[in-house]
Amino acid sequence: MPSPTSTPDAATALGTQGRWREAELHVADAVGRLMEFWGFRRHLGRVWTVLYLSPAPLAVADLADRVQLSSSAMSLTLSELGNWGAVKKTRLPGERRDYFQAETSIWKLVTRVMRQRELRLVGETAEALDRAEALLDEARERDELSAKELRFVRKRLGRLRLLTNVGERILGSFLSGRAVDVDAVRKIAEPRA
Amino acid sequence: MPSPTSTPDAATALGTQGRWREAELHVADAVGRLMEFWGFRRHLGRVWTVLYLSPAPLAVADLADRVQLSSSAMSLTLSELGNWGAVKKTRLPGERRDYFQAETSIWKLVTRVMRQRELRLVGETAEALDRAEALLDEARERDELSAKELRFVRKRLGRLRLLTNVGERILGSFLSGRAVDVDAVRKIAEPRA
DNA sequence: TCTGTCTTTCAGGAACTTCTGAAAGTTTAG
DNA sequence: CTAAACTTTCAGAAGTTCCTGAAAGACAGA
Repeated sequence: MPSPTSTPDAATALGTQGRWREAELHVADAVGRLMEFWGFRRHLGRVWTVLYLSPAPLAVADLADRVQLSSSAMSLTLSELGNWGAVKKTRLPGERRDYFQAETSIWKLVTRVMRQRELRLVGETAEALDRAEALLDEARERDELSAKELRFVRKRLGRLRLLTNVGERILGSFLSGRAVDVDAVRKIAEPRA
Repeated sequence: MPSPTSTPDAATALGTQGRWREAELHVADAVGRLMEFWGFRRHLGRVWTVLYLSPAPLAVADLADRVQLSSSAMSLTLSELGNWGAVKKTRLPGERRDYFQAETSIWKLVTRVMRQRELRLVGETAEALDRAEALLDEARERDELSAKELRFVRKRLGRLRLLTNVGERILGSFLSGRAVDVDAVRKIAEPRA
């Protein structure tokens, strides 16, 4: 590590704009963790947050400086954010470089992800369960399972299948703005013995 | 790779019990992907599923064989599942080894995770936002931001903060079995310009 | 208490994800 | 059409997560 005098400390290294910039980064990190938890790369949340908190659109270099990312990583991150509709590119007239600003309707963002990703995921699980159910019939013919086992497995598979329906219903209600009936969910997810 | 005759193909390698066992694994994989998506290791979902589909409790070695994991990995996976209350250990009398069976109330499992993990996460985000708000006041005194910027940032921070409230409310409603009022959520997540 | 069986812990290593820096590609003003 | 300013792509590097095999630990029966 270089000498202290030539090495600015962490706070300073993150920009000379003082403590607010630092605090902003903390917020960005918090949102980043949230996004990471939701299955996105942390930087997506960080970058979006910095834009969301910025009164004016920001240039790529500016962003890269604030979140400490190389411009190549920025490019990737921004295009991914763009694909989700989370940021918009704004080109100022007579300017060569791109400016970005955040989509501010979080509802739009959330529902888009749900439609495009969660629904598909649940659907795929449902398909796998249906395929298994079909194979179960085959297994029956081959006598791989006893009649008793067969009944048991069929019941359990059925329950899992029901749960995928619940998942689809929750997502559907949410997306269409209808209230989610939690009690119905519970009844299915917590069956009588 | 050994000679073809000595190398059973993939299907056979996964157990000699035929196609049903294979199909079961597909289901386990599907659930595993779901769990992975929800922030758990894939194997947690796979192992739980195999147990859920088994009429009788299974021994560790048995499980390890079915999901193709070393016994050390199995140990880790099972204890993690145990921590979440997703599997129960059953010791048969006069038997030395452990048997496991799945918790079948998925409602219990889901709500436990929400209480223990999601709520905390949202809470931490809220804290970060509160800290930032406090620092914003400092920044004001130091004239790091103009009055206009200050107002803007404060508004945006406020919106994010409101969202954490919404998150907590959704989780709370869900956990207590009350219906989730999606429209209220939308109003906050999709503010008028 | 001793022994064999099963389980857990741990250190090393494999596989995967994600970042960086350099080079190639684009775009616009002149 | 050319050149400068940015942006994107790509291959390699770094970091991280996760798994394995070996060794230590725990337990039940003799």
